[in-house]
Amino acid sequence: MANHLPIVQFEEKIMKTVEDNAVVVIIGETGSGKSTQLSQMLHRRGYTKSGIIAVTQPRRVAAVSVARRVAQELGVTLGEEVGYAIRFEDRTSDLTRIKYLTDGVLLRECLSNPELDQYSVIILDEAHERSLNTDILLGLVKRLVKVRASKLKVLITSATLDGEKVSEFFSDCPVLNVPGKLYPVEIMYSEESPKSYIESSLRTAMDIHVREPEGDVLIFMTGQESYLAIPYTFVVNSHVFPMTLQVRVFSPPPPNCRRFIVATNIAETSLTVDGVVYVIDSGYVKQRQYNPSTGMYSLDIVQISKVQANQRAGRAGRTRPGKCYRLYSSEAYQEEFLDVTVPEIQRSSLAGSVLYLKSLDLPDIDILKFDFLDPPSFESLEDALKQLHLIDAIDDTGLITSVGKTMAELPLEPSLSRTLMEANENGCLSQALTVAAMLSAETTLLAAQRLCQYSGKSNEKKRKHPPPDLPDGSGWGDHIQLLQIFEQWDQNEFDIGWCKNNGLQVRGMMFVKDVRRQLSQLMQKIAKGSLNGRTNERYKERQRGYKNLRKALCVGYANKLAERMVQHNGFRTIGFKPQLVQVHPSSTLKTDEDGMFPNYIVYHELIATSRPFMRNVCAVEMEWVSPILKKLEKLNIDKLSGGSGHSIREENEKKVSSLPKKEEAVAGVPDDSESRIQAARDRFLARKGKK
DNA sequence: GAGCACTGC
Repeated sequence: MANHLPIVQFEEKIMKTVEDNAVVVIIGETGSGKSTQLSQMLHRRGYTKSGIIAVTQPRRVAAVSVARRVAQELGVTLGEEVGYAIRFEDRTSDLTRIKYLTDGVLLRECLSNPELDQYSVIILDEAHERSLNTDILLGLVKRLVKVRASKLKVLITSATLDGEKVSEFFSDCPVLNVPGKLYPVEIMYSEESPKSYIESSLRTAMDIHVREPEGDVLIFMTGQESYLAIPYTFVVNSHVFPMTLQVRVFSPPPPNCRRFIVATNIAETSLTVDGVVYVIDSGYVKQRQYNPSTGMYSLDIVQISKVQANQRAGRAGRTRPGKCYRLYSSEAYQEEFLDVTVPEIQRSSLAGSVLYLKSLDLPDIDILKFDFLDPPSFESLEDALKQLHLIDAIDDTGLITSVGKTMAELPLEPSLSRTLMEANENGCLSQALTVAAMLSAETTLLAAQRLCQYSGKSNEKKRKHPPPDLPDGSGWGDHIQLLQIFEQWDQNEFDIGWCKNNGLQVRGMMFVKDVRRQLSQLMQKIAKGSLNGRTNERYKERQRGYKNLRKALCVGYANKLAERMVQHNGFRTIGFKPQLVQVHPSSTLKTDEDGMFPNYIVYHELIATSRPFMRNVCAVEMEWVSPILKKLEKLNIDKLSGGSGHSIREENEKKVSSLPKKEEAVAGVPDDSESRIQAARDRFLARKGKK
């Protein structure tokens, strides 16, 4: 059955270690079998008698496919003893003893059951990927181990370098290594960094094609521009695929044909292509990062980490020995590359996560003292608190409000959940639900349309942004347009053909429907009006509805407000270090007869691409903005963070005169969080001093 | 007047 998997030989040792320790870190490389076997071993040893074994995965597909596999190996029906739970789909039952789930679902479960006491074992799989959710779970689980004493076992599985660090986080818990089942991969470095990565990877690909025996070539690049730049048929007897053409990539190649697959980091984790023997690694990745002082995201091309480089190389050794051509020098790898990828928690806006943690209402957890494996910057936490206060989720002392409590239960970013709450008061909840659902899927909605634009660019006139038959938001902006699009789809009885005709991705629109249904269910018990999403027939009624909706959006997006500059159409952001930003050209927001945009707008996102842009904007009125400006004037960040500035200084002084208080160690997990928090504070204070 | 990598509740 699964006896060929390397991990099976380590069963005795792993089980003994788990028996003796509350937390164990297991380092297992690709192909070790950890995802499918650990749960079964624990099941055999009786750990499912006192509770369920939970195994988290960062991705939905992984949760489903691993669960299916385990059910098969145990010879049981999926959904009975072995099941899975992902968003929109819970295939578990009263019989379920082994449950695979996404890390996001487990986090949501904490809301109704903070101690997760239905579980006897929690396995956080793929922890090295350091997804935002896994990082939060790591902190929560560390606490749970203390609270639930010896009744809970925790396994953290990780690949490659950072196992020691996770062990340190869990007070030097044991680390077990399980070998993977990879074939050796020979690493070749370039002598120097190339001037053009596209050109250099082409040349390398050519060399491989001419000199090396059969085997497909996987090329890691940063984005779409490289797909377009690489000519499709640059050598005979070969095929070049962008990874997006999944159907062709996954069907077997024609005989005597070498495939060249150009991919982004999607091929690092999510997709595996059989037959790859050669990897070409540009050494770069496109990464989204958040700047808490400006509230702006940027998409930057950055050097990958050593972990990522090794992950990429590993893709060459899955079926037989392979080769990896790195388009950078070994010195660069050794000296410039970071050991591990900067975790998501240090690259994202934390408003949602902070609200979530506050809503758990754990007696011993203060958000600024929360024990993260890698703490986010103080600035980032303060930014989150400020934003949450502006949208009434926390009061001026940082305590969660009743509005905030309800917001946290919605699977939405805080601006949108606040909009729903306000819309419920305004009598436009149904419309707000639609907008929130549309924005949740926004990036996947218009993709088809954009591709159309690309391909038609050379020979026909460029198409105007909204194709003629899509609504235009009545001039109020993109939120209203998204609402109108969904309403039209509804009027067309959710016809798939209608989506296609209007350049909307069917899968994206189906996702919107799912999200909307889920949100409606969650809001049902507090909803004050009908949620059926139908359009009001009468023009006047519709306009009044839009006004109420815009008003609700203004309350929800009080943390994302911009003011137009006098005499031109640039905007200044409010509430952050002021930035000059533009309405994104794809926006449907209309100008007045003088060509001017409204004086105030809210935006869904600030993103710096070629220039700083506001994406998805909505016009709001001055009278709605005034109270927000007043609130901003009164904002006191020290008070919000529980008087952090003062109290931290005081606590620091106290510590000089008395020994640090050690909490009692339970279940072999002594507490080292104080020193880690101390270090974060020191960094914070040092920065403050410099200013 | 531009076009964005990948996930997830």
